[in-house]
Amino acid sequence: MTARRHSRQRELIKSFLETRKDHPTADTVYRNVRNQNPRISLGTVYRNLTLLAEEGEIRRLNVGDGVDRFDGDVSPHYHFVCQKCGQVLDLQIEGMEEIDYAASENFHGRIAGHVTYFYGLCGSCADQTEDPS
Amino acid sequence: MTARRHSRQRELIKSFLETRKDHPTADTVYRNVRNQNPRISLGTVYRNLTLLAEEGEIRRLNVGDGVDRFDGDVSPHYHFVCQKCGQVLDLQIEGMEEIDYAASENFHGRIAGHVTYFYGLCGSCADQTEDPS
DNA sequence: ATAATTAATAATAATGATTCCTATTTTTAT
DNA sequence: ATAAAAATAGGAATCATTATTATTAATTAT
Repeated sequence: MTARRHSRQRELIKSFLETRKDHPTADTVYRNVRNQNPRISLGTVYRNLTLLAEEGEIRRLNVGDGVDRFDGDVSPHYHFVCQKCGQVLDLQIEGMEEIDYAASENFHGRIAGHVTYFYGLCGSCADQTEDPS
Repeated sequence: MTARRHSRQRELIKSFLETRKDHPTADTVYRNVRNQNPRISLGTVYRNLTLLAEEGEIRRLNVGDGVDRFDGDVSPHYHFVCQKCGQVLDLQIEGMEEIDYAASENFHGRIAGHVTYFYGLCGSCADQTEDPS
């Protein structure tokens, strides 16, 4: 029971996310997906994003700005948030598995994983801000 | 100009936070601080928590559950969120400075820092869940 | 000390993201 | 094709947080 059914809307949402590398918010997904289906509702977008994230088909990101973002790329990687322009970029980092072990050292309990995002200035914002000495 | 003035309410909020190690939400701060000052308003609590966090006197935490938490301890440390009981615990980890360098390796731009929290089962929840084999 | 400033507050309205509700529409199994 | 129930559309509701504004209180000048 509780079998999951196919839906046009969910497929549309998922394939839209796969075309984007910029981690859009639910509202951005909604506004874009309406080009293909003008009658889709915002609630449907939220429900399906949550469903897809729960099933591990997409990732939900929270970079602390009060809005959830979604990532169609579920391969292991990290994120960077530009403090100036606000864009969210992908980041590959080596050897991050170890930090769960490092955290376990002084901790009684079971550490299942971690959430990390980096912040600073992205390439173009850093160039603009460059100290002209 | 724009000199900051002293206020009873801000002092009350800050000293309350210093007594707590459990990273309370704004609403929890509000409900507790009302014992000392029943006329304090929720807006005042929010405004002062934001102000104190901006000045670095307290820390604002976001563990992805849609509510901001506040920490009176501004010394460098990390946080752990129990997936079962929801409590937020402090965590000391060695050698975490390196991860900003590791992240910079494959990144064009300036990395200023990172935000990390760990999740899993806290000590007592892990004990309860223990496999009784 | 007293009066003049103006930051801070209290109380409440407003906002914005997200979730909930329900009658209707789609999927899927028979 | 029909029935059962998952999913949707549209809109109302929720909840954390921010904004507004008249009033109060902390600081500064007199």
